[in-house]
Amino acid sequence: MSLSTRRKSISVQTIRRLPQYLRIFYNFHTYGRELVSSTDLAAETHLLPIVIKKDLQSVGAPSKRRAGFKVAGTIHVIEQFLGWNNLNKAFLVGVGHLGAALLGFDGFKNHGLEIVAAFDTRPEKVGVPVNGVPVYHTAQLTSIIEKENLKIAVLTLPAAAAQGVTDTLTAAGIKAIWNFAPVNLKVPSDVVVQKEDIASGLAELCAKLKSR
Amino acid sequence: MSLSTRRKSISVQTIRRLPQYLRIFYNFHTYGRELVSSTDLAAETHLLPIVIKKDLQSVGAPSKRRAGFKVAGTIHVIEQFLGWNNLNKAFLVGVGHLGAALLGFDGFKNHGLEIVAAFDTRPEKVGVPVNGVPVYHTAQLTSIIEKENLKIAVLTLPAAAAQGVTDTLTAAGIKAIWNFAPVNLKVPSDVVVQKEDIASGLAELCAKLKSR
DNA sequence: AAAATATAGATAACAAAATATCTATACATA
DNA sequence: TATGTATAGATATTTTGTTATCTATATTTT
Repeated sequence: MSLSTRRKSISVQTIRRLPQYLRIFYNFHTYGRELVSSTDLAAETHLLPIVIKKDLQSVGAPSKRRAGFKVAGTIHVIEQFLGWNNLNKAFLVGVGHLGAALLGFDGFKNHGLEIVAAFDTRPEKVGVPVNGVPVYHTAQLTSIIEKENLKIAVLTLPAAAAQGVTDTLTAAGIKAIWNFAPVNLKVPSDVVVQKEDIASGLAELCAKLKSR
Repeated sequence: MSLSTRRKSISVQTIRRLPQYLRIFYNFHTYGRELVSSTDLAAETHLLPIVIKKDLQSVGAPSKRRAGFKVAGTIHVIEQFLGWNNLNKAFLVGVGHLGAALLGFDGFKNHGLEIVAAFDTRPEKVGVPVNGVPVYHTAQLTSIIEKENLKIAVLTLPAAAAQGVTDTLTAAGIKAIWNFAPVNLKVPSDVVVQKEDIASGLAELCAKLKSR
């Protein structure tokens, strides 16, 4: 066993459930609850108590036997695990419908993300701030990334433009891309890409619906 | 073995990958390609050829040995499987940033979804069509659902309002809800709910980023 | 015509994730 | 004080999903 305690790696599914737990714990916290059991959480989530228990144990949530998980402490370990207790400066490329919607969402600040700039190629978009975020021309990407030392990119642009912009981004040293364009981006191996595909969710819904 | 051939059930993960395959097959189709191998598809997707092969086999995609999967036939079986070859009339509740973004997206017609109405409680939203879709007051939900015989709801409203609206929807006979509000809706067991949580993807990104 | 090759098809092995079961303990109740 | 109970903690089992391997067969190459 090495110095940094070797914990069993946490599953993707667990990670994806963490924000949900966090939301519920915030809620309980505002009501002054100090302990919440996996049974209570199950009632709020449609998840089985045992799934919740294992998830929380895997991130090292503090607990009390027979009583439940400690609210404040669990919030802390989840935020810590996700890195949501300090802000990362991010920017968005593509101020279309979805881009504007994401810019309009203030909740990212609770999720470790601070969108400080946006980019678009369309003249009518450039120079018009959205929800207080300045919109620059895409030609300025490299210079502003460097000036502001930005590390995370949110891509909400048309599929056809995505790879080109991505190449610019990686050349500028971007290390994380949250990609909403329906393309599989090719990036150097040290760049993290998280792809969102809204059609996947719809496919799931349709499949469930058909099997009824 | 029953009359309706009992096929092995298709995994959720496979279902979520189907739209991606579909997109690529459409592409090849427009270029006139008749056969695509799993190796070719792997180059486009970052998935392993064997994953693709199994996915396509599981939906019964037609193929030719040594050559690949038949483009037209595979498109057909995937569309068939997802029910995306005929349109379901849907509506959206909550014309905020995200709701407007979804209304602005015309691609749903290729995904079996036709959004024919939207609802909001805010007077300044009601009566102003978005991308050609009429916006009604939420009070009219039940009557319009019945009049238009709507079956699928898209919820893009604040968490606090979601359960109330859902109760109205289920009472009106809605059978499928695509939920973008960060709440776990309580619904009768015959109602299908597909929950989208944008924070899950962000959590995944942050976790990957931290482990670098 | 024969040999090499790329692929679907089938099956097997492996890994990840979900679920079940059992134990120990703090607390509540009688 | 003794007994019952709800829960975390630990471990085992089952299910689901991924990856590997082997076979058969069309196609291409020699």
